[in-house]
Amino acid sequence: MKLKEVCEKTGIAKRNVHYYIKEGLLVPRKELGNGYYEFSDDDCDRLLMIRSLRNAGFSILQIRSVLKKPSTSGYYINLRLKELKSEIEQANSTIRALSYIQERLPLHIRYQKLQELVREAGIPSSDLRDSIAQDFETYDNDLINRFLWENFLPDAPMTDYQEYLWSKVVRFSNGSYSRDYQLLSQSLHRFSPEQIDQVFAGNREIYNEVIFLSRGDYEDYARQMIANIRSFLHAPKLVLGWKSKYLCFTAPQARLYDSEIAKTMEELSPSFKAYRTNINETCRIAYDWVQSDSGRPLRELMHHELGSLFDIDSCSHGELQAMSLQVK
Amino acid sequence: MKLKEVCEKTGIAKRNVHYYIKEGLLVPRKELGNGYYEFSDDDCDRLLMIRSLRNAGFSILQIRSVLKKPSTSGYYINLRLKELKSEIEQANSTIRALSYIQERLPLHIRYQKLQELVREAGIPSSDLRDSIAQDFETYDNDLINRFLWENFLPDAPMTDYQEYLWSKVVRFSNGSYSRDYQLLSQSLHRFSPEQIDQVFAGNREIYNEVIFLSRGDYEDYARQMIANIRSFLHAPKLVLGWKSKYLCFTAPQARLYDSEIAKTMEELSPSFKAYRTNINETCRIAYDWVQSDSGRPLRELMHHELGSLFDIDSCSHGELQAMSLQVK
DNA sequence: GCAACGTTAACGACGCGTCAGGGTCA
DNA sequence: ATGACCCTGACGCGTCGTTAACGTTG
Repeated sequence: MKLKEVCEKTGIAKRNVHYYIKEGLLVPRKELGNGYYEFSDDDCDRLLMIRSLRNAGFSILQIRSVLKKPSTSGYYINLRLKELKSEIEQANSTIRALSYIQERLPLHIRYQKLQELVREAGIPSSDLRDSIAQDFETYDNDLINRFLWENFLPDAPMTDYQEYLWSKVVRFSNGSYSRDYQLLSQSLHRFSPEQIDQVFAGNREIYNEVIFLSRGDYEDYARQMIANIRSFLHAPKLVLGWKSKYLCFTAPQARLYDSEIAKTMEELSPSFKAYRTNINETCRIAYDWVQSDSGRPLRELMHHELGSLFDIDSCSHGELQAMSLQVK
Repeated sequence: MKLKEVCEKTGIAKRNVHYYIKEGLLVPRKELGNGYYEFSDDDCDRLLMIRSLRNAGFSILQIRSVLKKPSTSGYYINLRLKELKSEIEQANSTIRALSYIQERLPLHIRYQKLQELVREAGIPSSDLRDSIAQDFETYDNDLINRFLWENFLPDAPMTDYQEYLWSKVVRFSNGSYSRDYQLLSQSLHRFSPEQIDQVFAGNREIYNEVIFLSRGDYEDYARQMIANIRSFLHAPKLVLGWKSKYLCFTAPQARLYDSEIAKTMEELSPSFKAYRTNINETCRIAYDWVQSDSGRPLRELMHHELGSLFDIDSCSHGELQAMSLQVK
């Protein structure tokens, strides 16, 4: 298909199609002869998808994320729902205020009177961000559960027993661990689309890497981790970033990966069991080395750079790994 | 006051204050010595007013209109209320659609599935203008009444009898004349802020001009009108503009100024009585001349330029005036 | 050669945020 | 002379609408 036909079929303006192509949302085949684009049916579907998401109020940036990693879509949908709700609240109180003015407008409107009415009406100031950050709702936990465990869940439909275990995880997330879930949720909401992307992608990559380690690889992987941590500690910018995210992002995750929830997940998911075994073993090796005599310089560097925020003695397995991942 | 103090007092950012000044919304005194602005308490109030209106979602353009001619504020408030209501509807159906998707999102999200869900969800396309133009509500009539009669209403509080007459006008506008009111409302909604401004300002100016005519001026004024009409008919652009507005804007107004409503208004408002007497007399003179032998060339030119849209034989007084005003 | 299509590039709109450059006050 | 204030001007943001310049197809 040529552009014209696509526009007619989808009802999207030419300009938009060009824009979406330039923004990398759509990559149609290009005929070599004349530089014309050649659109497929899939391209059309994709365009309709893009248009729908735009109509729902997602930005190009967010749409790019969703198209590249559909797994982030849950996050953005959740976010957008919150925004919409707070927009409606805003609109409603603005309507109240404007109606107040309208009902009291005299036939002859003079500036003084109008100013007075506007003042009395109490038009709300439009600060969206705060009102969104404030209210934490339950379905955020679904989102965080997705974020934490998605990569480990079986592709096939779950058995009844697995369903039961999963419901246990969900109960945990609404119950005793809700504080960590809340912290994670707030952190995610502060990230930009690129950061979200990066985090989701990073997770997946790391998990796949770790899952397929075998016992013989542990030593090498641990050594690599140590090297990475050393580089990390010598990069002030990375250290700064780590510090700002540690308490509200890294630490909660580490706690959760060490919690009862993780035990339930091990039962539910063989791949998570593999992941946890491997990362525990590897981190133990790294940990032992850091605590040994030869690890002392690194240990001191750590203490010097990270201060009281991080306590090597009481840290859990995942935190060493998280630190080593900063250098990527 | 200096800028800093103003910002602290009002909570408005420096940049915005500068911007509002550049846009002409605020004109603070400027000290000659150093080019610094010197803000008064009135400036502060004005700034708060501007901020409130911005928070309510009015554009700079609209705010400029409101500040320059507070009488247009009713129009904009009405318009904004409609917009807000339709935005809320939009947001609600978007929420419905996104919730639909959210509830059905599998743990493992694949693009195919997501696309399917998005299609099923039926995200509404965001065409605001249409939905606003569609629904015509009663309080639009208040607005049109304001537009039509505002300049003639007494400044002082109305007597009971005047109130009664006014309620009669309002009843008329909701009853037998609602069609013309509807046409006017739709026309106004299609105008840009500048056009609105111009129309409101034009009305006021003309009215003041006509009200103070005395019998001796009629001849001159009629001659002037004829001359204007001639220029108008020789300016194709103006003729085109007139044609596009005649049926839905000029004609309804003319009908209303010749209707029972006008009779009620004459009783209510001495200034309207003066206006109508003067304009009727003047137009009659002009009309007689056009229908006379010496008016024949103009009559034919009129017929040639305006075609069947305009019938000089059955036209009412105001239409000649309206035509002559086009050249301003 | 003509009209209808295609592509890229550029500017404009909106309401500011942000930064740079240069002047002024205490 | 310092630092805190002031002004103006320019660029950037995001999502296109619009126009222009120039190439291709039928």
